[in-house]
Amino acid sequence: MSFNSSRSANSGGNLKRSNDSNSNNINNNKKLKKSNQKTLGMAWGSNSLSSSKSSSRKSNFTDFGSYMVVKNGKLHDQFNAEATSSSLKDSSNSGNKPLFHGVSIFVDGFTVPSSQELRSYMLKYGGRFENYFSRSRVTHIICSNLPDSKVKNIRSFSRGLPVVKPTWVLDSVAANKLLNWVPYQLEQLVNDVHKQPKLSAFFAPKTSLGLQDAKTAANCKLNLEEGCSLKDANSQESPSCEVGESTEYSPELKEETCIYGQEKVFEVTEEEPISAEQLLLESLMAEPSGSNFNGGEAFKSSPCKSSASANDFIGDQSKKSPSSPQIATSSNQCNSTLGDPNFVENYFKNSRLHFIGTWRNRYRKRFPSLPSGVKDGNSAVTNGASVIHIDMDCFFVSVIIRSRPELQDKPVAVCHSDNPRGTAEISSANYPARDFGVRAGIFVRDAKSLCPHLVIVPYNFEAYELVADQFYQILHKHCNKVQAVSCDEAFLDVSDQGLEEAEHIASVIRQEIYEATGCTASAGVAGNVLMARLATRTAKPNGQFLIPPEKVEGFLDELPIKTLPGIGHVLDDKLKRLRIQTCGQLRMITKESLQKDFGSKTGNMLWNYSRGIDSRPVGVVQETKSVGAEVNWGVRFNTLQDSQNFLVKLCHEVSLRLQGCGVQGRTITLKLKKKRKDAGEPTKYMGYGDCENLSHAMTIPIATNDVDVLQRISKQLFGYFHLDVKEIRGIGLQVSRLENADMTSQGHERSSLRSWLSSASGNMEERSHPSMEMTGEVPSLDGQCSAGLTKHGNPNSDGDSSRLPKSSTGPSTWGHTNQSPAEASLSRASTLPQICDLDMGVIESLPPEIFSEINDLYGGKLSEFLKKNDGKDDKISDSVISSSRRELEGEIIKGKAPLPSEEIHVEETTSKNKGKQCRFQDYQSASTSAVGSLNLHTDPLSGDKYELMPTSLSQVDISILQQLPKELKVDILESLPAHRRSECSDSTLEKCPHDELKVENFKDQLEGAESIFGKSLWSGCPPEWVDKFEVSNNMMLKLIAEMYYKSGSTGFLSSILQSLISVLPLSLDASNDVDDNVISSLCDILRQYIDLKIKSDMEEIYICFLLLRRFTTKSIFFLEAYDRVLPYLQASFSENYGGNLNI
DNA sequence: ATCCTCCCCTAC
DNA sequence: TAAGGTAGGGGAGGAT
Ligand SMILES: Nc1ccn([C@H]2C[C@H](O)[C@@H](COP(=O)(O)OP(=O)(O)OP(=O)(O)O)O2)c(=O)n1
Ligand SMILES: [Mg+2]
Ligand SMILES: [Mg+2]
Repeated sequence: MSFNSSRSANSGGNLKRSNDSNSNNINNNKKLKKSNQKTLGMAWGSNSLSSSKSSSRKSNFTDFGSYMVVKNGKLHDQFNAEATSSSLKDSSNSGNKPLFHGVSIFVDGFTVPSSQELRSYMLKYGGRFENYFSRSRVTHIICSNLPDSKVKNIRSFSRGLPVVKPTWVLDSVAANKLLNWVPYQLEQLVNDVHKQPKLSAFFAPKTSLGLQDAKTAANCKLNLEEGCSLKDANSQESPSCEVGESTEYSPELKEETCIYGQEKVFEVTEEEPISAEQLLLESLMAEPSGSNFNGGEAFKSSPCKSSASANDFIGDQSKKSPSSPQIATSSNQCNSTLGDPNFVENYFKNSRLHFIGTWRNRYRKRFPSLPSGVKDGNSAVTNGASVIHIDMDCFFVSVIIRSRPELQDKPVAVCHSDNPRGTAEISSANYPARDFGVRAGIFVRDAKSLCPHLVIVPYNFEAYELVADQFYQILHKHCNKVQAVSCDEAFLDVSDQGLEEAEHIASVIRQEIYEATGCTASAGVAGNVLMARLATRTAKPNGQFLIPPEKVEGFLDELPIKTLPGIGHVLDDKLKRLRIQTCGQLRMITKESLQKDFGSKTGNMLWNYSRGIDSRPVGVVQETKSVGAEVNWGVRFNTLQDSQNFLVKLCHEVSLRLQGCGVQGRTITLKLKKKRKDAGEPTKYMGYGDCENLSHAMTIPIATNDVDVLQRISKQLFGYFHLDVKEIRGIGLQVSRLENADMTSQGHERSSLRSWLSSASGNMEERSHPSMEMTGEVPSLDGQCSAGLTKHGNPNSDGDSSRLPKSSTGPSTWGHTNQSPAEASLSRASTLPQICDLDMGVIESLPPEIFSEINDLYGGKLSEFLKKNDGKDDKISDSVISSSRRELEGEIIKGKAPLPSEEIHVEETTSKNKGKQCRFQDYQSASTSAVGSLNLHTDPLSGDKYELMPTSLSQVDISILQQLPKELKVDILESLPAHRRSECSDSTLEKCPHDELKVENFKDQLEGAESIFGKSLWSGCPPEWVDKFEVSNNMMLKLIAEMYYKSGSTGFLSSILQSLISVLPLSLDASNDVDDNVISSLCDILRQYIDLKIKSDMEEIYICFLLLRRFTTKSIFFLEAYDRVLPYLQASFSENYGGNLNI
């Protein structure tokens, strides 16, 4: 089984698909009016992946989205069955694998042939067809020529995935073999890729290696032996290599000719029919190895075309660097965040630490975790385990100078600068240079002074990437338990082999690495990870070393403790102060003493390591725990706006990385480097110098990867540091408490269909005592009105539940939902979706038994409906949008939602027929039923007139409209009759003074009766309640009103409560006279605030309630109000997000 | 005890 | 000029 198919397996039971033409018009909002519901769905779906428009990313959190999730999830098994049977039957190509095995296409926009046809081809020949783009599932994006306006969108979400023309599929079918897709790439995008550096260049999945490489590599057969000089190797270079290794350092050649030249020179294939590149390619693309790479020709004219991925890194760099000097000059801060609008991109592009720091994520994608399915790490501890540690020698230098044999014996270092007075850092030094004391991390000026003849060579990140790939290709070939440490270093568990055999393996591997890459590696062999690593140190350079168990003690006796992994300069210094320099001396200290001095774990580690004991198993690939991005170089701000702009860029970067990892997180941490008072200009150019490191974290109730949420939170966090932006020398943003995005982002909606279809067992997760640090006041930096909130609901069934909180149950399946009718009657959120809301394409493609099940739920109306609409697909798009407008119009104008009797009827039918309802989740109070019944779901289902509603809009209430991209909103509203437009635009587009979207508060229709003040206590500026509180007789209310102004009149309740913190202790006495009316008043504003914010700013509510909870311990007044309103919040949360909210 | 945040330390 | 990132482990100290 190829890597690719393993990867497919990873995505488990949630492969997305459905049946037909719904893949039109990705993200093309302008087409909304003409598009059918599925098209709209695509627009929304793709919005979430688009990084180009910040305003367009809310919209995927709707009923519609969850509907799609369910749709896909439920259909997945059926698709598998269908695809398997038909592909087995029809696959006639020679191999045993179906033609499109491992290929998973996503069709974007209009294509010839239609996406429907493409789908059937894929299905027929063993491929997959994804209706919704997912980076983890889609291998190829199919797309015809696009208008320029769309190219940008495509690029932003394809991010390195091949974007190819539909003819690739056709031709492959015609040829009865999977053709190389490269010649079918979309030209617009290929060119575009090189013009537009990517922010996350390092994260781009490396789905494409230059085919040219593979091809020419195969032609360039050389045999390099360890003694054979590189010069010889070069001289043997096959003429068929268009560009040789020697061009590597010639900038004018390197730029446009062949940046992969070096890879070919060292390719040794011997009798191996497949080169490393080919293997890699196959692993990535599931190209049959028999495929003849007929795309090679396409490259000759345009060698750089293939680099639609990690290759961009260098491609961009080589193109950009010549032009960089012109930018410089004027200010001495021209290289800071002040001088360059694209600072972040450019910085990361050139940062070695960014490269090695992000390498792991790229590796994960290229070598999906196939091994270590068996994680028996215990063998490593007890009986004769064998561990190999292998590490490339002076990696960065080695890769560069392999093509420059004249430098082999000279001292060489990799560095951005050759300036003998410069503060650029040495990245890697070769062994001759190390003899002079040159080390990684020292300034180039120091290196030069240590070694005046030091040769400085530049980075070639792309080459590092390729060599690392070759390196790991070889490792995986020899061992299935490979633990990647870094791009040049790994552990192999060969415990089944014995140490001597391990030595042999190590030497074979090293030889192969040298032959394949022209770079040497060293290896250590021992009984555990620790000793193997230490052995490598001894082995270097270009050697290997065995430490058998009986030699461990002797080896460690004199070993400086600094050598032990985990002991850096700080621990080393501390131990030195205890007169401990060697492992032998360390062994004299008792474990208890070490633990007392250094902590329990660290002490234990020291004690064990000094004895050569290490029980860590090899090859455990643990899930990502955090994702972040930071910049601590060139960070200089003059104004608050400078800093906020930069923060926004970081948020984008982090959001992209989260998406790249397929995760979302709940804890957002902002880190700042603040220049110390007494610190002068840093020694290092544009460095941070002597800084205080500060951080603030906030945990939100719902995991997110949404850039707008990140922005809002990070801006809040930013305000917690009360500092002058001029003092900032570094910023970092990190997201932790990660959850799998497949669950969180897709199970976010409160779709009735979702909860109805799935067993709703998922979202019962306990959210354990989230907390946040509240220091200072919430600043009013946050002037934006982003409605962004990643909603959260039931984790839908998904093969990978590894991130599921323990308390949530497994995936649900059809026929296993259970809910009592009583529960169901409480919940409008569990209503059956109306027939018009269903995607008929999907319904039609359902397996018969499932179809009939649904049909039963609808009392047989589904089949009737299908009959009626048979062959009317063409008309759908127009009617859909108009009816959706009508519906929106209705909701907006009426502002209330009388429950259509038909819907109730359906619900009753449902209960009777099947007893199958969504599980009603955690409604905890009587108010729930009122809240629950407020789901604005109006369209009457009158007689046989089934309107074809766009799924996304029919179930949408007004807040969803708010979440639409503004263009879309305008689009919809414009299409309304003029008089209505003005009416509803009031509640949807107009902003209130606080720059928050004003929400029409429909719920008050039912809640208002108990309100003293009536509705919209929060309307106006100041909000109405402020005045009322001010003139009230109650001290507490007056105080709160006062806090409104003290907090800056921002209108954020959290700000008000924060201000209240500082004075509350003083007011405790005043709150002794607990007046029920007073509490009611507070409850009113709280409830209305919940209504106002629940959809747009759950975090804000969450923060407020955290604060309120604090007050409850100090004030009966707040305790009472909190207890009264909390159930309301929980019900409201439940309704909106389908889960529990624990404060 | 166990969790949290806010650090620091380490490795590449 | 120069590109001091990234992620995990862990400890101190506080809240529950
Ligand atoms: N402070 C550092 C450490 C490492 N690296 C980069 C350059 C190295 O080449 C690569 C691999 O790190 P190693 O620790 O393996 O160092 P080398 O491979 O350069 O040398 P060695 O032969 O000791 O492994 O990571 C870097 O840029 N800066
Ligand atoms: Mg190395
Ligand atoms: Mg290394």
